[in-house]
Amino acid sequence: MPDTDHKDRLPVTIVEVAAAAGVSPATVSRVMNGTQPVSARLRRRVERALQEYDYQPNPMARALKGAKTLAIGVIISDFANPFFTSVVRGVEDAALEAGYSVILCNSDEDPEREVRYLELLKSKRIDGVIVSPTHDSSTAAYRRLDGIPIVLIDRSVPGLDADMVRVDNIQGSYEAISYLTGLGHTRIATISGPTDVTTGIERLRGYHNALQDAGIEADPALVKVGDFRQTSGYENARQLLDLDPRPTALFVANNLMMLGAMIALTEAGVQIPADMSVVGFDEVDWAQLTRPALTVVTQPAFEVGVDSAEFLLRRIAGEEDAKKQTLLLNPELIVRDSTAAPAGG
Amino acid sequence: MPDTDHKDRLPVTIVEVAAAAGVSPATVSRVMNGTQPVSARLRRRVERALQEYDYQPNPMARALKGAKTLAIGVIISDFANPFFTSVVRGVEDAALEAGYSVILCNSDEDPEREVRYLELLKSKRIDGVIVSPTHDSSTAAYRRLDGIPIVLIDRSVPGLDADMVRVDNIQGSYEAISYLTGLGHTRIATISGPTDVTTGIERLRGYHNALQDAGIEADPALVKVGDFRQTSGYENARQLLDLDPRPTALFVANNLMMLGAMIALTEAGVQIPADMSVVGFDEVDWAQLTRPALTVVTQPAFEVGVDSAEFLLRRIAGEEDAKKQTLLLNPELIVRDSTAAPAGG
DNA sequence: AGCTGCCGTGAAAAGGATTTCTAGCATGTG
DNA sequence: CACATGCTAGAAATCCTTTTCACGGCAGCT
Repeated sequence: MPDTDHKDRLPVTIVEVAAAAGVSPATVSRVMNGTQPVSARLRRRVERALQEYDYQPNPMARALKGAKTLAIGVIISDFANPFFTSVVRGVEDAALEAGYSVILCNSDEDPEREVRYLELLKSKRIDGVIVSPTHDSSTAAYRRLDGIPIVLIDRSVPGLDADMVRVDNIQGSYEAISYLTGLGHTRIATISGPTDVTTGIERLRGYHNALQDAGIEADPALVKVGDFRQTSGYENARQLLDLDPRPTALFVANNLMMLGAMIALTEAGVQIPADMSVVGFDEVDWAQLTRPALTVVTQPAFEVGVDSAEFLLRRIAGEEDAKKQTLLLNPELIVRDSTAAPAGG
Repeated sequence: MPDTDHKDRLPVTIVEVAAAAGVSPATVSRVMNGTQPVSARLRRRVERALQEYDYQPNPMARALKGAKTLAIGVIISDFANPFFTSVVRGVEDAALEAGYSVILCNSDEDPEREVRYLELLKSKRIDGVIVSPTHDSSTAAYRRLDGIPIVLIDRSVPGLDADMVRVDNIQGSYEAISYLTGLGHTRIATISGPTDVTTGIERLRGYHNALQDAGIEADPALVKVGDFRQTSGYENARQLLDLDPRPTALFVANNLMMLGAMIALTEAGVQIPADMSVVGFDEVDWAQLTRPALTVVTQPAFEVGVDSAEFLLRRIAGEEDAKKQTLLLNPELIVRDSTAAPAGG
């Protein structure tokens, strides 16, 4: 019983296990992977040897033969954004369920880093990738992935034909603005996202569509273009507060800018919703902390993650040639207490 | 000029490149890696062939030979916690700087998932790992990593001798409580972390130490044991509010529980700091949003990340045998407006 | 001029698992 | 009873790169 052989730190190979069991490496491989039947007698011997040596196959050698690695990669564009946190949770849930592991990368809105991580994941031979593209992703890097299945989330990459899971942003902001016009607001300001990413464009379009449908003429002075970051929310909110007359309602196009805007409003002593109604896009964990609680459009972030993972796994499983699809999920307006009819209304 | 050969989707191998250049694979390898001198004439031929075929060496085959992968893994125990977000940012900064890529994994406080990801990272042949252990990490999984360098952050793993970067939690909570006693508080409540993780234990110890040094007898009724999650903060805060007499100050041992506690206090209409002073552990992004702004103990999260990455890279570079070290960073008390002398004081 | 030594190069082995090919044996069928 | 069929298991090929080994040629040294 060489149970104390654990001194030799050299990794055990399949050949040694085979030798110990008195069989060929092929037989060991077959026992482990069940690719071919092995007689009960030999199987027992092999299994004992496997256990005794605590054998772990070398994944490199395995991958070299082209086997699946049972891992998928996720590249997100903003690690600190709770929206993506939820998405990742969803991806992990679905992937782990299916026996896949998840490798995360953070591009931090940097196209160069995105490319780098695409290469890295490819080199790790992951079976598929879920990416939330940066504002300026290059299609070239994606093409380089050759056969590896891709699912895009949240944003599309112009010129790239790929599967996608995303939220109907137009619909989301349309509902938010419609709710405000329904309350009687006409001077509705917005802090929108950058106009070179689809989420920014669409949320702004929903704003315009809703105003138009309500018969309200859009006032360019009420539209501020932010960059989805906190400071941009803060600064744009301050500019909006300087307007005369002030807008009676504010729609902020993402969570981080919302935080900045709320700080600005709090500093300025604005009473919500008496002085101004406020609606955000994205749920935020501190939504219930503000006084009053924030009305927001929530994205089904977790579901986006789950769906994109399942989408990807299906592709990996074989439906590679099927036509590329887009899954469109609906956001939901959650009315809390930060919205009311305008004072003068 | 077969520039249009990009039809064949089969990956190009070094053999084909060698054939095209009219040399042996060995020569191609030598040109690429500069491991041995190659005559200018052949080098030119090889380089041309490399470019023409856009050859990318197969990383699996490379790794099989034992080369460095230039990637490090990071396993964090709570992906949604902004503290870890900052840590990861720091790690990425330092690693990318040094030419290393970062692979993220989220154990979500689940020891099983932690083990799984340790195995995964090992199988991907990463050059080193940074881990924030879960509350119940098994040392066995760490030993299985064999030679791969590890740096632990935030928490230690009992029984494992490894490098560590962490924050002086005792010191942090000691300062917070001392500040409160200095203001004249004597009935200081705390919502602490779980008593089976080092961060929880230490932050509670700092609380007790500070009370003792201030000559205040600890009241067990004022000590609530939470689990570092939001709901636990909420519920424990409500229980503390039911006490009669109420504590005049509250120290919450992490950011997520702080959010829960603040929601409870807000709901109960507690005036801060008039009715109760509040101090948190960890900076939170909404700290400036609360009215008044929160006094907190901040951890140098970004720095923890940078330091642990540099630590790890040094180990990877070769100082493997050096004695294991622990780097202890100091937290900082940031006094804002949520703390004041007690009403009756 | 002859011998040693170095340099550039190709052939071949190594690295570890999977898979195809092949052989042997036992069973089933005509 | 002979031949075909099926199953198990080993030998060997394969995946792709790196590295060692071996060899031929050229230059330098005595």
